[in-house]
Amino acid sequence: MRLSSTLARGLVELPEPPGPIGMYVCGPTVYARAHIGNARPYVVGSWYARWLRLRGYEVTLVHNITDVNDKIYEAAPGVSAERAREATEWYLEDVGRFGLDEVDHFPKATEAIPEIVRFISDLIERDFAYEVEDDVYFRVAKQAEYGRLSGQKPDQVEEQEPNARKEDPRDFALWKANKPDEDTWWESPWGRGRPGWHIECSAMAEKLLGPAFEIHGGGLDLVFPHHENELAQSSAVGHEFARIWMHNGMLRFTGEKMSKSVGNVETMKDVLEKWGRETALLFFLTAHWHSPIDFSNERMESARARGDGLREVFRNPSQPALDGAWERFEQVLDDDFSTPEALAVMHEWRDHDLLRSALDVFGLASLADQRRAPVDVDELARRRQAARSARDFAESDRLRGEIEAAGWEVRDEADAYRLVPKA
RNA sequence: GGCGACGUGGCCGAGUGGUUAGGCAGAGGCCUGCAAAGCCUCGUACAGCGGUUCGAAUCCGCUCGUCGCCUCCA
Repeated sequence: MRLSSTLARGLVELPEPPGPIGMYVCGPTVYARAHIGNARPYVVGSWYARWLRLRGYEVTLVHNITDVNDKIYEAAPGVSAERAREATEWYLEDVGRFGLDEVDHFPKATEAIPEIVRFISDLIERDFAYEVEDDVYFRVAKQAEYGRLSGQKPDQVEEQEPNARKEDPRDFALWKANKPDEDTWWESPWGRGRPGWHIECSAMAEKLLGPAFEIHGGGLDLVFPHHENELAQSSAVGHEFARIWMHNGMLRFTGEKMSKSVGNVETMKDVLEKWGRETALLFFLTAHWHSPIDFSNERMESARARGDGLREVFRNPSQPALDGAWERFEQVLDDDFSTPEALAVMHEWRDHDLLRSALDVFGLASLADQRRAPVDVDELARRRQAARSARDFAESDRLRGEIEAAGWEVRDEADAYRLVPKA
């Protein structure tokens, strides 16, 4: 099994099963309804965890929720905690609709404050952090390896907002003192405040996966500074941290990255309601996890057509697959988890059991389900069949129209008919 | 300016030196009362320019384009 890693800038071999494999996939900051782009790390991470489990690995999948952050204070002044709680519910509800259910822990930053405080204290003791006026900052200059994940050299990193309290403009906040307009805070050795953005991941990953784990996932836009800073913090306390960094490509819409700040957003909820979970999953399946993917009506239609095609296989008789069919499927997924290729392989199969098993890896086993037409539709079809036998084709076609209006399609067979739901 | 990802036919998307990948969409045909499904046929693409080679989408060099990050961002 191998996977391409941002850190290695190429493919990295996974250990032999059973592992264990710790996976930490960065989730969203919760302040509004998440958009469909936010779903990609969740979906890709869930699929990969599922695949690893199927291949005999012991996997622990962690997907964190950032529920304290500047964004939340801005979005819901005075009621940030309520908003965070509400948006967390939304997020869990939305991703739950994919029906993947592989995540073991959804840790929240606000529930890891003791671990975060301890982590920061450790950094201060080791001289990797310093306190200034109730803020605590990470000392980037002390971290010789800073930049090894993103390739950014410390001296090339543009200066952040001028902040006279920092020793070095590149230093980043581990703990921020409470400000008057911020309605949530925790007590700490440095006074009332709340954690900076990056430290929660270092602390929660350690808590749930230990000082070293296999895979850290998230969007490609998190490489710098978020993941670089996580790595800097964790290696400062002697942790190996993540061995493989699995950064998924961005989802683009109207030519650029889908993001709330740009406003080119389709919420996960809307997409799932409009297209359904199967089409949404197939949409992600058609692109390699590492590549950018464009969201468009055309692509969604194409994904839907693909789903129909796969569903059709189960309406026709099962035919035995060629020898080595499953091995080929395993091979393309074992090699950098190439879902587009896996999809291509699956399209060649006519063996129901095999295809259902493969689809199940991606939460798509439901494509194999056969729905039965309701009795009233079946009655229409029966009447149509009678009309056909009497060669009353005008009546026959009229009834077909009625059946279609009810969402079903009639297919004539030798001496029978079959009803198939219209997509 | 620095760092990074991506660039294959209408749309996706395999392919890591030489035989049509595959899918979706589209066109024609067989089948059908008409359809649907199924089957058959049709596409000669690889950002560009050089180079290496008998031969390159595939190796080397240069260039171009799109997107991302360097500020919150999956």
